[in-house]
Amino acid sequence: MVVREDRKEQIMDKAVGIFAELGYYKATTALVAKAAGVTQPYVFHFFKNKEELFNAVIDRAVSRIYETFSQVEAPADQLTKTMGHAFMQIMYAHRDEIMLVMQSHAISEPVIREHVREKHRIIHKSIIAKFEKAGIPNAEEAASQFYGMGYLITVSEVLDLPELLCFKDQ
Amino acid sequence: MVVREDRKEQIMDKAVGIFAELGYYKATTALVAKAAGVTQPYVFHFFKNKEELFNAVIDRAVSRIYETFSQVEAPADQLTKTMGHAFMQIMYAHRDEIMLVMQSHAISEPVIREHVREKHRIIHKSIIAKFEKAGIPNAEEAASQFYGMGYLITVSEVLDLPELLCFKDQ
DNA sequence: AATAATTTATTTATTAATAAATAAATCATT
DNA sequence: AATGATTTATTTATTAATAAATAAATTATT
Repeated sequence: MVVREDRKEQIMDKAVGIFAELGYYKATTALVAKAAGVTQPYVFHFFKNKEELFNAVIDRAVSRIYETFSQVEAPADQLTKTMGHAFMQIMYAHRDEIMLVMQSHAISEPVIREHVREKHRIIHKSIIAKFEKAGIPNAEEAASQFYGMGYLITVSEVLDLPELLCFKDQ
Repeated sequence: MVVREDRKEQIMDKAVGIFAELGYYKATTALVAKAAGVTQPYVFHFFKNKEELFNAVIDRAVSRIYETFSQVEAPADQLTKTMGHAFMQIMYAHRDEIMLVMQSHAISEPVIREHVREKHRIIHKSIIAKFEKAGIPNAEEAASQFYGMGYLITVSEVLDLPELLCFKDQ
């Protein structure tokens, strides 16, 4: 028998993939449970409800994104590019988490929306701070542009439309 | 009963708002029907299923976006800005349609995803063409950036996070 | 013009499926 | 035996979709 906390992690691990692939509404707790190797009602032993499971998964993903961005260090003229690399790095290592976070705004459940809102606010704020601290001319504008590109990358992935992405560099 | 009125249009008119507000899955056909002043099963008289209703609504929205962009005319150094204005113009006049199209990628239904994919491809292609024709230096890159900003505006609206948007101009 | 025939518009009633959530029971471990 | 881990069985709720029925309008016929 596995320890309680391990099971919880296990469920969340599988939930990321299911939520990312099917979206919040099409991802059933039964599917998550099956993937995690437990029964559907057992999921509710760890999470009050489906919303709470989703929010927990979002928390982990956002933490990773936040941490990764925090660790980036580069001179002003290289920062945007380096941040971009950091983003792509998470994209490769934890694609599902990125997909999840970047599409989470489309979930109309009030509890989730409020949660997601706060997370986006925090990430965006931290990017601006980073850009400002590095002395980038129009830090806020650069941050917005960076964020916008993140969304474009996500949509390009989701819809399998690589043409959406056309960079000079890389 | 009301004679010869275009019930189909009426249903679509109301569906836009409901889909935009609640998202595809939380928007029930019963809600759409109620808003349109008809019974729920009657919706299926005009649309084979919920997916087809959604795709029909998307078609209308995309057509409007496409048309609006087509009509934009401006010198190269003003084009991006003018296109941005055109986007905001639709945003004010048909907010729901923009919200719908820009969040439609988050719907995992294969039939819808394929439909949405095609529409995004067309819009994106038309923007590149426009930028290229105007002689903008890096047309593709500018188009991508323009598109990314569109997503950012949408997320900013949906999550009620105006801080996400920080432009120099306007 | 009046009436019968037919079509179009729309509703009521119902079904079948799905999914989240709860409660009770069982199994395992110390 | 007691406690924790996990399952089985069940409920409640929701929703898309179908089928059958009715009302209203239009067209054809006398």
